Amino acid sequence: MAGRPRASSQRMLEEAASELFLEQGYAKTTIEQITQRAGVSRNTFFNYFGSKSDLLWIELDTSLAVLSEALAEAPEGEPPLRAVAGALHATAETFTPERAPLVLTQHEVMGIDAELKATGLARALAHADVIERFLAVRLTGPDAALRARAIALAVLGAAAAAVGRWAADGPERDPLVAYVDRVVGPALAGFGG
Amino acid sequence: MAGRPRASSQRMLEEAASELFLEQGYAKTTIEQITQRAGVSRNTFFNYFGSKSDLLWIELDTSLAVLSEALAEAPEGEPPLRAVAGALHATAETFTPERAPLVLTQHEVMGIDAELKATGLARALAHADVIERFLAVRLTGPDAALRARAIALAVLGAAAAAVGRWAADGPERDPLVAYVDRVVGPALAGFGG
DNA sequence: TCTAATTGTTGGACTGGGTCTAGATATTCC
DNA sequence: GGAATATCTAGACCCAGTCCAACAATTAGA
Repeated sequence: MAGRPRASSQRMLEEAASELFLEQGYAKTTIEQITQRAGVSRNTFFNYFGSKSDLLWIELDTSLAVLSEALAEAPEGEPPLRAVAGALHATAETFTPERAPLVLTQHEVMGIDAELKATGLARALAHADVIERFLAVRLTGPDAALRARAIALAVLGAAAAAVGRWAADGPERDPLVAYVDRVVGPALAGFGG
Repeated sequence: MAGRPRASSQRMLEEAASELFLEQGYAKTTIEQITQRAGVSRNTFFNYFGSKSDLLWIELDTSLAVLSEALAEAPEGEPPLRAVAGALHATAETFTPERAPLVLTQHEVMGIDAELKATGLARALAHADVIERFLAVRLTGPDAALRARAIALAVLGAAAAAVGRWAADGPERDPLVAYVDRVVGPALAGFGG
């Protein structure tokens, strides 16, 4: 393995960005400010992140990995909807207050608007795609494709509501799993077994 | 009412944009090209639209109005979830192939990527907010707030899946209502009556 | 040890979305 | 004929994101 070693770790950029977001909000923070504080050039930022909004949703990438893995490990015999519920449960367990997207725990400080919600939705859609692909394989029947996508988006919407509520409830809340379990079951129930 | 009359109707900008999107795709079309074809200056564009992606989702605004009105007209005695299902049914009825967002009927031509889907979902979130507000008033019980949001997002996810499937199925498909009804019921069923 | 391939970093130029301000133009009301 | 009002335009500006060419630091191999 040859090549120049990475001088500025991704972490330094993340931390510089977190500080600035909390100090002055997301919108007013420029990439140039972030890279200056991290001590690198502006272009280096794009070696580590594809866009500014990536910084808000980093933890969702690991969440997506957990979800994928949990679904992949679902035994063949398990009812598909039960597998989805279990996978979401497992995913929610990884969301501790420290390891949650900054934007969720600090959204009142950072000034989150509609455009920012859209960037979060794009990430959430990736989760839905994973669930949909899982279901597309395991569901049968005429409407399988429509049902797979509908179930995936519906259950993800319910989970998103749980996450949002959890974030809004502040530090004294129950763990996220409690919120998620309360809504994922009902969202799936109507789609039968 | 005084003032200079609007020389370039919103329609002309929409039509110029539609043509260009179909000719060369959404991403490669600049606002400057749109305004040139419409015969106005670039700045005028922002008198009519807040952003380029607004052009893709214009019809969703009327859809939102239909949904709001349908919910507002729901009789007091009607079970809330049934009212939501009915309102979504009524909303879906207004989506004819001619009066559907361009991006849905022509998405294969225009090159729609994940980020663009997210802008659509952001608009859809406004629909979810309407449903949530309706349910927040009519639902009771300890978890009413969480349940209202979960139901709203879940049913909207299901409806979005229906719309997406409808768009993908091309001109020979059934009317949108058939798709929506097939998934909205199951999405709501688990949340009880 | 010298060289080549590899990888990371940088600076600079560039595109395009979006904001802002000042001024020009067209209309209605008085 | 003004005012008052609303639209349109021109220009400058900020910033996210892309691209490219040069440069720096490392390792593998001759």
